[in-house]
Amino acid sequence: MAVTIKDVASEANVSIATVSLVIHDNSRISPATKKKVLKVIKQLDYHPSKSARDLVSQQTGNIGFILTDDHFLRTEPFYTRIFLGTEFEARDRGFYILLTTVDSNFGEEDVLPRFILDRSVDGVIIAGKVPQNLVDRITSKYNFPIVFVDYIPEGNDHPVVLIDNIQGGILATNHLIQYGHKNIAFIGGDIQHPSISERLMGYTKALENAGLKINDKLVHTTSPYPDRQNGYDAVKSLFKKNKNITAIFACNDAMAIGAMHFLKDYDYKIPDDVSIIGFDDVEVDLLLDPPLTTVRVPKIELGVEALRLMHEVLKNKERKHKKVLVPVEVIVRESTKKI
Amino acid sequence: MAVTIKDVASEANVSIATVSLVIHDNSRISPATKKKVLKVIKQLDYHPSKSARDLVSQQTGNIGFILTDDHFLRTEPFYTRIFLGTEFEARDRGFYILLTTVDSNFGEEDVLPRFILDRSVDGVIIAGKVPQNLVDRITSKYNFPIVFVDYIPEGNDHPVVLIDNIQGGILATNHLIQYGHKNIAFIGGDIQHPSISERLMGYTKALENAGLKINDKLVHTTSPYPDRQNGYDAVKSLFKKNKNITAIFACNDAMAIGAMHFLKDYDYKIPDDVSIIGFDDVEVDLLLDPPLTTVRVPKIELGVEALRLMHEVLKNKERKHKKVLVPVEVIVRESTKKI
DNA sequence: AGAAATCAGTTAAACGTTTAACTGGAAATT
DNA sequence: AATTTCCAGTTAAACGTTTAACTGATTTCT
Repeated sequence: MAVTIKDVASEANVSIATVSLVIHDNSRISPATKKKVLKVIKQLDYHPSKSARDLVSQQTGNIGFILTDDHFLRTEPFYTRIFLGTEFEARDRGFYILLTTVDSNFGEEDVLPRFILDRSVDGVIIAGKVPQNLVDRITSKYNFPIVFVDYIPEGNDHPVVLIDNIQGGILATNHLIQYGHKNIAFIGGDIQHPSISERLMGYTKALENAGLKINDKLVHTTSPYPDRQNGYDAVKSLFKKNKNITAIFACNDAMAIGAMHFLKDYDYKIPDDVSIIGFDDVEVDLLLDPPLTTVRVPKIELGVEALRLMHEVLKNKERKHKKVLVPVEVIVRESTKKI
Repeated sequence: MAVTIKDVASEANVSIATVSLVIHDNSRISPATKKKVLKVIKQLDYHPSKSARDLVSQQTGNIGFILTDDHFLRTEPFYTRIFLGTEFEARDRGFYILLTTVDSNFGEEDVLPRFILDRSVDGVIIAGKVPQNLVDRITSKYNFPIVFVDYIPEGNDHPVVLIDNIQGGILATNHLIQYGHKNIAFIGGDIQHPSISERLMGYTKALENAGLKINDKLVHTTSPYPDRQNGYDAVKSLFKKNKNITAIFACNDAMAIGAMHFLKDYDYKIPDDVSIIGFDDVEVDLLLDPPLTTVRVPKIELGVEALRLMHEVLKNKERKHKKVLVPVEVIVRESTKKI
């Protein structure tokens, strides 16, 4: 059916080994032969069979990409962009990505992703927070290379790609401080999540650096999850206790958007009465009024970096605990204003 | 390294053929032998090598899933849900899905998805509208089975899974008619898109059935793309010419949300002054006020159905042009009201 | 000039399965 | 009793690559 290496070999009057060597650009082949073979390859539109290659090389050329279903289906295309970054880079490097979601409360009775049981991947990339149980089960029974993106599990010794959250928290808070704000609130959800708590750390650090004191009444971190509804509720509860808040740093854009809804409902003007800055830059609500000042996270790049790391691990067989921090930047739009 | 069929065979004192037959539940094997082999398989935690299988069976067990990048990254998780449906069903049936995006203006010079060139898929599922050029190039040079979801390309003779858009258009319009509306506007973008034009057909048909006459001034279909911004603009232009519109049927939720923004900006009350119904049920803007009445599209099911169709085609080798229409239903929330 | 090294390939084994064709013995048929 | 059929497996080829080991011809070295 499909064109095989044999077809190429006989058409070019060489052995199949020669064809293989040409494909791998081996120096043992003379320029003339190489040219001849290449021409036949093109002419017959030959593409090597992946399964045959996989079989002999004892690799699959596949990388598993795991995330929870609610991360994948999130309104804001955050993890989908990370995935896409991974996919892009995978194309360039000749890998295929097998994407699968797991239940966000993956338990003992749940079965591991099939590509792990099957061993039909060479390694797995895990994006975002996943149940510890999942991580433990993968690491205890299998010794695939693993790369984490945007999450570090407990007791981790695998390579990770992370957002520079502390720096982001500092930048966001500094932006508000530079705009003259003093009563700056922080809202966050799922505070155990390293990313969120780091953003809070950045907030604290920036205030300290500026000589402002930290007021617990301005910090709301009890929401279980950082989504719009909780953003709404968090600000509501904060404004009950505090009348003089002039700026809000939301741990992500979703909460910021929720916060904006609250402010509108209660007739606070943005940014005249209250400035607000988010985190992530989900670029989602084009009609959001006013456009949200935020900390941009290079999502595609996170995914790209993850695949690069994986490729490195796969090539070198070294399994050192490398940590890549991708930088962020403040994108000033119209939701923040000088006081 | 990994356990192979040979290990199982020698451990169980049978030939590798016997092990293979046991795995495939062949009747030639006695219950006793079968039991013995199964036990060893379990004990050694043997999983057959996918590449070896693929090589000999001349199949890959992979299905390609193609969509444009802007569809994949759409704010509303529409196509991501379709993908997930496909993934779910693929798990049950032992396939892997290779997801890839293509540029939304895929041209002559762009290169086809690698899994097609490589032939590392058994078939491809194409979701949503894609450039005709892509379809033509795949079909002219390769004869993979193809299944389309939520789109029919020109001159199609492949199986398709579609939303019952006409019926949906009728249901949506009937809902408004039953609520006493007579001046019902329709807004749509990319009207060449079969899904959109079918929804418009449903609109027309429902009005006809109800004995209402169709007013061209109430129909806005010139937007290039059905997104929020165009929804906003479409209603704006419609309201300039028409003061007596009491209800709007938007061709999708994105346009409906844009329309709602316009109505709010211009102080029309929803649903008191204007009722509005969308299409898709993207379940995205939980804070949308009021909650949007819409036509629910079972997105997961679309994906599931696509994989089923693909599996059928792959098994039977028949390539008949089957058409699956998945039904939709009106979800009444608070954006529509009796007049 | 003879030996050694280099060049430009070729040969053949190996990767881990599936499956058509075969086999030797037991059971059924004539 | 001789022949055929059935049973419960086994043997071996095949799938399409990669690559270590080999080869025969030329070039380089001593």
